[in-house]
Amino acid sequence: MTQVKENSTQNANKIANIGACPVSYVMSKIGGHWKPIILYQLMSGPKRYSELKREIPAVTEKMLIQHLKQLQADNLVVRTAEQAMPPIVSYKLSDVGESLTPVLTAIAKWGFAQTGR
Amino acid sequence: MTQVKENSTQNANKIANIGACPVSYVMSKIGGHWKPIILYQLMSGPKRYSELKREIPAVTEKMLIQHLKQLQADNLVVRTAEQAMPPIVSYKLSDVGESLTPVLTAIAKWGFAQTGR
DNA sequence: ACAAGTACCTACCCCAAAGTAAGTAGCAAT
DNA sequence: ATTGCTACTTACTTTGGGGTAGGTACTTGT
Repeated sequence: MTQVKENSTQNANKIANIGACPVSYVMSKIGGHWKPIILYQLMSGPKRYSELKREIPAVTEKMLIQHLKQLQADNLVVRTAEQAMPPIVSYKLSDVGESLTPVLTAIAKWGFAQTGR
Repeated sequence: MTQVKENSTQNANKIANIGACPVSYVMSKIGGHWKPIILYQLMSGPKRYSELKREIPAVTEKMLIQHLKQLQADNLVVRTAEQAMPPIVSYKLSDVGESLTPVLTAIAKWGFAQTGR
């Protein structure tokens, strides 16, 4: 899963800021390239893994799963697997994830305003 | 200023998403480590370079200036220099930068809620 | 028998972002 | 004279996020 090293100056700086700045904390949870995009997609309801892939064509499978796992670990999304064949795995926002909605819509709204729709 | 290369697969992917996803666009403007922190600091009013340094101890001078320049280039902050000795350079949010306030406060609010104040 | 679809996992590599550390110019105070 | 303050600049190194490309297990359709 491409482990994150704990001991490094770069991480130390991040962690220091996460404590001090609320914005840093949020960025550590939903920052990066793909996380906000995935969350934005999940805002419109639960989605299967393959659906997410289809709706975010540019993402590689590695990135998708990697970030879905991180989002799970951070309790922002919930994974539900039905053991069937073919397997049906769906992801949806957790309650905490749902609470991000105003944040993401505020971001999206500003984005639309700047790009002219 | 550590130039950004235009031609690369990574950038191509980013640019593709910026067009498609409003959230990606916003992340390209205010994403990364330091930009949101800097903007959050400037929300409380204009600040001198040295004040920003003091209020964000973990940032290196290189990072501070680099991001301040990018924020200027993106019309999010305005730089004002009084030629005096010692020089007085202050940075403040532009009108567009001010329009980010609801976004940043939404982020900060969520951050506070998650970390328990 | 084999291709196709599901939901992953893994090893390897690249490069841009971030860190480190030093230097610059101009002036003012000790 | 040298230290210190301001607001930067520059060269070099590191790191980790992301890309590429393969493999897995299990089943259904042809």
